[in-house]
Amino acid sequence: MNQSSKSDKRKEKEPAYESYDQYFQEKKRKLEQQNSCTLKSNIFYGLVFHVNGYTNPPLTTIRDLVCEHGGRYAQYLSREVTHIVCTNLPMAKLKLLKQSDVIIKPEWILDCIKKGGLVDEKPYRVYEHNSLNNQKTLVLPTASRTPVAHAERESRIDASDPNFVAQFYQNSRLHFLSLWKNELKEFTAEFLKNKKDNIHGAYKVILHVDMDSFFVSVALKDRQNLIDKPVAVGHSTRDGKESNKLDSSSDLASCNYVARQFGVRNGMMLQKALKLCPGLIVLPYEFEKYREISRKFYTVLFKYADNIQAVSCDEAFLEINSKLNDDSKETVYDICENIRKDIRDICEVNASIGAGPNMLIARLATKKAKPNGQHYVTKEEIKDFIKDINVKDLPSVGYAHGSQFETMGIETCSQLEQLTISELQKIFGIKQGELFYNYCRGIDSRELINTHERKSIGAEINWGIRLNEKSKVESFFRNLSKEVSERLISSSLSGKLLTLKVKCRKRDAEQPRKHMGHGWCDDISKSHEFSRPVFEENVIFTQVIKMYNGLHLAPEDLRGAGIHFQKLVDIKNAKGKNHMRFCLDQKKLDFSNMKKREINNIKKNNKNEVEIISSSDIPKHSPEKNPSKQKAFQKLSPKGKPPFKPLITLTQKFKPRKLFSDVIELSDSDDTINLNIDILSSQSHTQTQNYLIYPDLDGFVDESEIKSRLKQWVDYFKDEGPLDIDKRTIFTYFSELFDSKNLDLVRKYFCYLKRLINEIESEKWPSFLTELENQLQLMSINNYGSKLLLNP
DNA sequence: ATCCTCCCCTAC
DNA sequence: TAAGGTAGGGGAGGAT
Repeated sequence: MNQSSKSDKRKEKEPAYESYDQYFQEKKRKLEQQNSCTLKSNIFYGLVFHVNGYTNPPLTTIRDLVCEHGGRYAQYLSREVTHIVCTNLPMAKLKLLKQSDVIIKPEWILDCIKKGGLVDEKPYRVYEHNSLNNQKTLVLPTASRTPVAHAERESRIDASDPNFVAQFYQNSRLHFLSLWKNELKEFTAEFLKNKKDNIHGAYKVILHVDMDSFFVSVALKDRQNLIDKPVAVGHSTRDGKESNKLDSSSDLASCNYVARQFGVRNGMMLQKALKLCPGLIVLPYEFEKYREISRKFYTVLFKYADNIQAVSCDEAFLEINSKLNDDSKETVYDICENIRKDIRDICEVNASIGAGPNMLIARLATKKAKPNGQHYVTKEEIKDFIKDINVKDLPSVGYAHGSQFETMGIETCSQLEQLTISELQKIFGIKQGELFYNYCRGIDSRELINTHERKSIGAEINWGIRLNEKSKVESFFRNLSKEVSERLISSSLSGKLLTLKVKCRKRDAEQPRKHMGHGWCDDISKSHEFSRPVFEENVIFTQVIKMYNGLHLAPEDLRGAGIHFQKLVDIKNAKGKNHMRFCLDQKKLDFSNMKKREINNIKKNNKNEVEIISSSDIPKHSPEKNPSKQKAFQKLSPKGKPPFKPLITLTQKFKPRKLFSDVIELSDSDDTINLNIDILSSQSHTQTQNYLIYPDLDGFVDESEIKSRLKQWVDYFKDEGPLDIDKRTIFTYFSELFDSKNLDLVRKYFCYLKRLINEIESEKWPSFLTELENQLQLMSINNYGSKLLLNP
């Protein structure tokens, strides 16, 4: 797939497109054909209605009315439905609706027709959305009939909503592309590991296999009637029948070769594509299918590959040396034919193959092979082949380097060849310069990379961010921190180096061309190295907020953010300089294959539970109370000091702690806990739940807030003493403070806690205080070689 | 010299 | 409406 912002820049002539009148006539004709109804007006254009239950007038009348006035009727409650018509909707069904669904009474349709245009929906609504808690509340019959401005009508979730992150990723093609790439790298690594093997052969030919306009091809599998029409895939569709959204800023992920003849390109905005090609049909994404076919594609490739490098869901490099008796065109084309036939049979999608003595040539040959073809460039042909290649088609020449070449007046590889290596290095840097020097001569020494070791992991969202208050920005960062934490856990990783990326609206940036896009921004990034590998949501969030606040940006200027980790460590081996051990003998939580929607469903059903087993070797008492264990530790510890007892366990992090009663219930089962999916979903950490009685301190910076939470906690448990789980939370909190060298606060909060505990005069609390003090002193000795002055 | 931080660039 | 992600390579310039 080609994300060509390049092509956006090119000037293309604009064919005259249909006027609205022409379009209206055409649509009228089509509609009359389809529904055998006369089009009387177009007031419901773009709206899709679904009728639920008994209505007055009945369903058939509503259907006809809607169609006669330019709308569409959907028999099922599908994705494209914009309006649900009913007089009464049962709660069960209500829960299945998406936030944006409008539920109205049939009278609205009648009144619209009577008035000859859309009238305000609000008085006709059956339910009112409440974006805060995602619940719908019944509109009382006495609801006021004050008209509301059209724009105000839709209250959407914003980026501070706990569902925003999941919803965004669910719809992001780029996210899926990245996700699958990773999966497929793992998939190929696995395949090669199990392969007993004869990679070697006398002849070396590399194949570059690429499925033709993948997303569209998948869409057309079941729509053969559209195969010779211009077709693209993107959001903003009406099931392919009416893609006439002339002002849509949605991106087309993929377009077929018919559409390309009109000048339509991958990555182009729909509005521009429609100008070039008014008849363009836009079909919706089908992410599940892509993933499935991608898997099949790779299984076919495995059949032929001696070696394989995954490039993306529709593209890979192959080495087929052992299948070659010579490197003649006949031999290579034979194999290519077979591979392409297999792909066609199994995936029902056409593939093209480029072949050559190295990766560069194979890749460039694919361009010649497409669509649905193959092209092999032999060693002998390289020189001739490369000379007319456009430099912009070379790998690692994108927008920036391309423009650079353009200003230099360089178009083809033979022109590029005139430059010396040092000239190139002066312009592009040492490595890039050398690379281009070689590429324009057809030289490429890269070998297939098929090992898969991650060097970084992260999450980033640069769309839909319009937040006008500090608290909303913080919620967004909490949700993003949670996402990153989940990703770390699901790949069993923790990381030491955190990087925060922020997009900030430029001072005089215009309204972005893309709806809810980031527009023209300054990119800022800050990194922080933790003293130990980290994976916990709260720790990430706290640090992120600290760094973000240091930037002093106005909330309304935030346009996007990313949180990334480098210096990754297996979560089981996560070991800090304090010898804090994270005994996480956990089952791998793998959500990478589970779509967010599935998670939400599980959450709703409340039936499925994922089990996490925390290690049984976590010492439950401080080392002093357990001499035998202490000895064992002394043997292992280089300095002869006992390591700290583990402060962080999954038990602590993931216990459902929504309500106080939950805490009591669960505090007994310490070794094996049931992790309700709910905990991983967004609701669990709402900051405003003041009914929580547990010391949730992470993420709060305000001193009085921390103190009041501590007081609340101590007060609540003053008779029965602190729960183990809460003790650990406090230990963690203090060690985080300590790690961030906030010794003043450590001292302050410790003293405050001490005072609280002295005040309540309970027998159960002082031992906790001693434990905490011991912890802190041990950490201090380990870090600074001396004790901490805790008592003023 | 070599490392680190903050960028930018590229690919799909 | 719309969903502009993400991992990795690399460079400039300052700190060590």
